[in-house]
Amino acid sequence: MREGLKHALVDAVKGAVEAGGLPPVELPGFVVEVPREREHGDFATNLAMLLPKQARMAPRKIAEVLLENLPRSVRWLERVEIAGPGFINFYLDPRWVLEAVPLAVRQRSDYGRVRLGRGRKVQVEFVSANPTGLLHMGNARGAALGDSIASILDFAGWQVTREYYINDAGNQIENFALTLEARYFQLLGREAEVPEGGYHGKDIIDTVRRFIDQHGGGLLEADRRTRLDALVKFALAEKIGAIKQSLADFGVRYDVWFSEQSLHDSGKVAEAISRLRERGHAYEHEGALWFKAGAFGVEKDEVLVRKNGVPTYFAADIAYHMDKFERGFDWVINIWGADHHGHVPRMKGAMEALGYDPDKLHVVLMQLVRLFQGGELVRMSKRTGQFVTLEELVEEVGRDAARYFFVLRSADSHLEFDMDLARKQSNENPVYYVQYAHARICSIFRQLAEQGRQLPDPGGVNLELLQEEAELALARRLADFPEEVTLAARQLAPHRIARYVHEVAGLLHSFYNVHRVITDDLELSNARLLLVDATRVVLRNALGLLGVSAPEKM
RNA sequence: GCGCCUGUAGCUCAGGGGAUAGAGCGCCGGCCUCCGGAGCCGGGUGCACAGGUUCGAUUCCUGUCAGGCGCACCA
Repeated sequence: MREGLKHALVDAVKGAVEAGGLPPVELPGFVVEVPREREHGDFATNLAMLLPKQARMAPRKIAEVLLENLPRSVRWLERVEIAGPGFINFYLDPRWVLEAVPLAVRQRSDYGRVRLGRGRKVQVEFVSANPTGLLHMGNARGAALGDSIASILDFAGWQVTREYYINDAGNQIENFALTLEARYFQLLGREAEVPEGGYHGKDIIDTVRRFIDQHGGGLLEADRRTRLDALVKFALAEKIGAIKQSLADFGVRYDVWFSEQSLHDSGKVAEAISRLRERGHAYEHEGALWFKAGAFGVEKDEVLVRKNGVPTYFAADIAYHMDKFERGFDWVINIWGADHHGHVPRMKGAMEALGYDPDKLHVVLMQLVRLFQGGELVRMSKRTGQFVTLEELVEEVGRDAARYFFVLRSADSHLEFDMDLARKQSNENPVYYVQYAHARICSIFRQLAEQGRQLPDPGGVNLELLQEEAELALARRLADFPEEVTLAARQLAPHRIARYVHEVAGLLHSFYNVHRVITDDLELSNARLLLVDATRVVLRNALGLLGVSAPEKM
């Protein structure tokens, strides 16, 4: 509808220019929006107010000319008014919103799908936490955000790959190995201390205990490298398995688990480095190899290969992103914690240096999570091993509440996670409000079945019987769903969907409290049944995009 | 010091060059002989501060102040 009006306005400008009512003008970036006030119509545009300079005419006069040239073909248009400083307000036949109802009912799980992506390939990489420990609240937010963004893009017509980058190489793995060894010694009665830069999580002790259970203490006297490698191999497999399981329990499934080590093994890292060299973007200095990041607007150059010959994490990450582009993604999205923001310009610079379009790499920076429990801030630190894990989170508050909570805020917000609130199974917890709306509708249909009646066929229902304020307001928002999906996809903003679905639930509740669905009036009942069925479809589809279930009973 | 993010209602957060700035929670009143009261209806205070651009700024720009996060041959 909105698009239709926009096109009509563009035609009106063209028509006006051709007819001589307006001098030739360049089309400004105008908007067609739903006015805050109902009296201002169903839609309004600021178009006329953007043209006075070019046209050398008063905005209200321009609006008049535009209206004279508005195509007659616009559907449902009842009347148009010029208001205020030059707004053009469109008033529609209220029945136009009812078109969405049978559409949603027919399309079911496909209602809301749009073709924005046109089948192009996008990769969303998220979480990618070090496999040296458990997932914490920050990772949980990344998981909820990344998975929802991926789902929304899929729904918006992209071909989506969800990917997890496993940092199974480099320094932190060596520190991990040394930590494992220390615990190994300790458990077997030998003096040892977790080294500087090591990991203090209790889970690591458990891992080593399991290793000993399965393999005994035979490595005590083994060659050190052999011992470290054996411990790391065992622990990595276990940790990665645990991470996969936690994420699966959180409703997140990946298409690809990509190993950093594989980039070293396959020579990709070396290849990326030599490509940068060939293109003249790398130089040696003080025994190390540097990337000329400064040439790409970055403050400082960056080390690719250390003096000791070992490539940095940055070098491996360049190789990883090079690989992403080689795999043919039209768009590469990374969800990163805000603490990595300094890495963004470097990475984009490196892609440009390799000859890729840096604009195809989009990094969503997610602000950190502050956890509150019992009214107090809980400090989280992986190093000291003090944090709430994703596993505990799901156990404590449940998957649905946790996911809804994370996705309710924009990535930019410094999210404050109130454990006590999320845990509450009461009306204070917003997730139940939405789920309850869905369960309520399902209950209506159970009621219907008990009476031996059934859902009418959309074609045989007279929707024009829906004339109540609450009915039309609800239908109206249902009609917006495809556009909400489009906006959420464009902005990579799941919180838009979270707020939208909450609003739809609110409209359903309001309607439900004032009107009965199942009555003796068969015609009206059928119309309302169709309306609530369409609502059920939207609630379920929207919740699905957020990874939240739509229960039939609560 | 430099860079990024954020300052909107008591609290947690949306919004956004336009016509009267929203939601949830909390607080105070109402509403079930009726499809689920985890619901509905009503009640109110707010765009950190100072300049600038604009017909119009809470929104864009600059500066100030405050909070968070970065600024490694760590990842």
